[in-house]
This record gives sequence, structure tokens and C-alpha cells, in this order.
Amino acid sequence: MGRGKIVIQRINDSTSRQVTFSKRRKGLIKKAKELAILCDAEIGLIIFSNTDKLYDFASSSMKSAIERFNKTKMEQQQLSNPASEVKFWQTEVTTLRQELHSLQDNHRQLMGQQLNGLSVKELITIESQLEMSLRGIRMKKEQILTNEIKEQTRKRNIIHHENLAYAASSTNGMGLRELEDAADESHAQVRLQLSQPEQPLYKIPSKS
Amino acid sequence: MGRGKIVIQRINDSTSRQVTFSKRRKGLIKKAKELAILCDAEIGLIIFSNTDKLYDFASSSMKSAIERFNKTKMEQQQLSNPASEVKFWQTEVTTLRQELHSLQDNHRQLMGQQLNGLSVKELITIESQLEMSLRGIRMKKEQILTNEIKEQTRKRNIIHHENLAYAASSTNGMGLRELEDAADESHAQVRLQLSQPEQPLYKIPSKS
DNA sequence: ATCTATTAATAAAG
DNA sequence: TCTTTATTAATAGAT
Repeated sequence: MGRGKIVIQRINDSTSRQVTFSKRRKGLIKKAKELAILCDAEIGLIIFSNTDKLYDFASSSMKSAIERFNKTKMEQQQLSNPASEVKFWQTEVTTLRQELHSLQDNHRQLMGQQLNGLSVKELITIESQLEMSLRGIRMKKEQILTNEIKEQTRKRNIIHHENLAYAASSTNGMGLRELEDAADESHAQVRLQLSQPEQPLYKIPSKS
Repeated sequence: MGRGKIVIQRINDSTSRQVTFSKRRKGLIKKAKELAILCDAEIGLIIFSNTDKLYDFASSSMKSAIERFNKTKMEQQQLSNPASEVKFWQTEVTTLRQELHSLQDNHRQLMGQQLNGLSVKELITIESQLEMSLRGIRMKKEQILTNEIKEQTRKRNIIHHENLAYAASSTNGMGLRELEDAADESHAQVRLQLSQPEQPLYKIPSKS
């Protein structure tokens, strides 16, 4: 639909790539709008140029579209493979943990640099608000991880201790106590892993 | 571009709305693909029909597009209005907390309800399902285990195998193979716990 | 789903 | 980036 036919492959000339991008981006967004209106569809469209510029369109809001997308995908995954549900939630926990980390970084930056207009009193209020929120998140996160492990570990312990009892009854050197200690190293490792999120999520910034 | 010109407004006839939706959705996704290729753009496109069916396209992955979108929007907000930054992060914290809450609920439900009525045999089946789905993750993380733990594990194994040999010679049903498998579960537990799940398939957006 | 007349998008040029 | 225009591509309506 132009003076000539083109092949769909990356346009090498940077200028004409830019021009084509402008035109087609505009066309794509127009089409998206039309589809949303004509067919009463919810549409979210995100476009990043190769120069990292963002263009987007959403029939309702991008937030709504993305949330609906995630919800739908999640349900699909649960339906298709119930066994992977655990994995899904583990993954979610990790994602949230990572988000909390970056949130922490940003928050630090915020507290350190960009609060010029606020009074000390306001700063303190905000600090404790944020701190409280983060504490709640931390606790919830740990609860999730703890619960997750408790169930599985408890079952394994039963089997494991049975085996150790067996072994102890027929061993010559090591007693049950030592065997349990050795076996418990795995659990110590677990605890070490669990307690990591306990590390302060952020520090109250000292004046600089 | 059809037999007649149309006005862009909701199509009332349900059948022709459906037909138009099919055609235009296909066209839109094609255009999105082309733009991504021609201009080296990153594109994420989410479409929900008015019957709640999801169609989507992403040039790389939807996760990537959404994360990049969120990141960009966040930065824009920070730049445009530093004063509202505190509110932004408070909102983020609230959102995350809510997400963790529902995550916790879901997880509890999963772990609590589904494990109650099950026999040992069924539990073992679930265990192996879990281990299978986590095998990839475990393997990835295994190389990070410290030499110290490896040493201890090896040492423990030697003792265990001695003991197991004893046990096997005096056991009633279980063969050496089963005993070894059972004993090895403690190690599996260590790996499972140490492993960080891989990148999630879909990120629950914390903010649009 | 397939066909095709017609409109819409756009490639190339200015 | 905007306009123009020849041409291709998308699709509305019909089957």
C-alpha cells in the first residue's frame, strides 16, 4: 500500500526507519482505537521505538488492561496445570521480593535526595508510614515462605527421622544425636535462607 | 477499505461485530508484528473481546513490555512531579502489600486445603510432581552451593550409605534404592529452598 | 470460510 | 516532520 511493495524486515536506513515508524505507529494506534470502539473490546497497546521512546494506547486504562491480562493468564496457567500452581506462586514471591528491593533502592534515593520542601516533622511521619508498610510486607512474605516450607519439611522430617532411627539402631559409632545434627544441616540452611528478607529493607538516612 | 464506508462506532449487530472483531484483530496484530520488525520496536498488545476472550501479541515478551512500560511511566512521573513522589511510593507499597496479602491467601489455600485429605502415596506423588517442576530451577542453583556444604553433604552421604547398607541388610520390605531415595530428600529440600524461582512469566503490575 | 469491490494505509518523493 | 500521490493492503458486505 505504497508506491512500491516492501518486504517485512528491519529497515536498515535509519531515516526511513524513523519515518516508517512514525507513520505505522500512528496507523497502528488508530486501528487499535477503531477496534476498541467498533467491537467494544478492551485494548492495551505498548510501543517502544528503537530509541526507547514510549507510545501507548489503552481503551480504558493501561493499568486495567495489564491487570486483566495478568489475571487471565494466571487463570489459564492454573487450569492448564494445577501442579505448576506452586511454582507460579513461588515465582510471584520472588518477583515481589525483587520489587521490594528496587522499591527500597528508590525509597532510599527519595529519602536522601528529594524531600527538600518538607519539614522534619513531615519527613518523620512519612518515614514511619513507609517503614510500617514495609514491615507488614516483610512479615507477610516470610509467612508465605515459612508456611510453604513447613508443610513439606514436616513430612520429610517424618520419613527422615524414621530412617535415622533405623540407621542408629544398627550403627556402631555415631549415635542418634549426631545423626540428627548432621541431617539438620539442611534445615539450618533453610532458616538461613528464610531470614534473609529480615535484613533491614531500608535505613533511616542520616543527614548528609 | 471495504464494499462501503463505515462509521467508527460500536457495531450493534452482534454477529457482524464478532466478524469485524475477528478480521480487524487479525489485521491489528499483523500490523503490530510488522511495525516491530520493520522498525525494531518493542511492542506489547493486549486485546480483550467483548466476550472476555484474550488475544495478545508481544514482540519480545509481554512481561518485558509491561515492565518496561511501568518503569518508563514511573520515571516520567518522577521527573514531572517530584512533590508527588512520596505519594507514588506509598501507593506502590500499598499495592504490593495488597498483592502479597492475596498471594498469601492463595498459597495458604493451596497448601492447607489440598494436603489434608491425601494419603501418603498421594503426597509422594505430589512431592515428585513438585520436584519435577522445580528440577530446572534446582539445577541452575546447584552450582552456587558452597564447597563447605558439598563437603558436609558428601561426608553425610558416606555415613548414610554405610548405615543404609546396614539397614538394607536388616529391613523388611524396603530395598536399598528406596532408602537412598528417601535419604536424599533432605538434599532435595536444601536445593529447593536455596533455589530462587526463575523470572516469572507474568508480573502482576504494581502500578500502571 | 472465501470472494472482491472499495476504502484505507502507506512508500516514495518533494 | 508535513503533503502529495501512486500503489498496495485491509476489509465490509455478500455468499
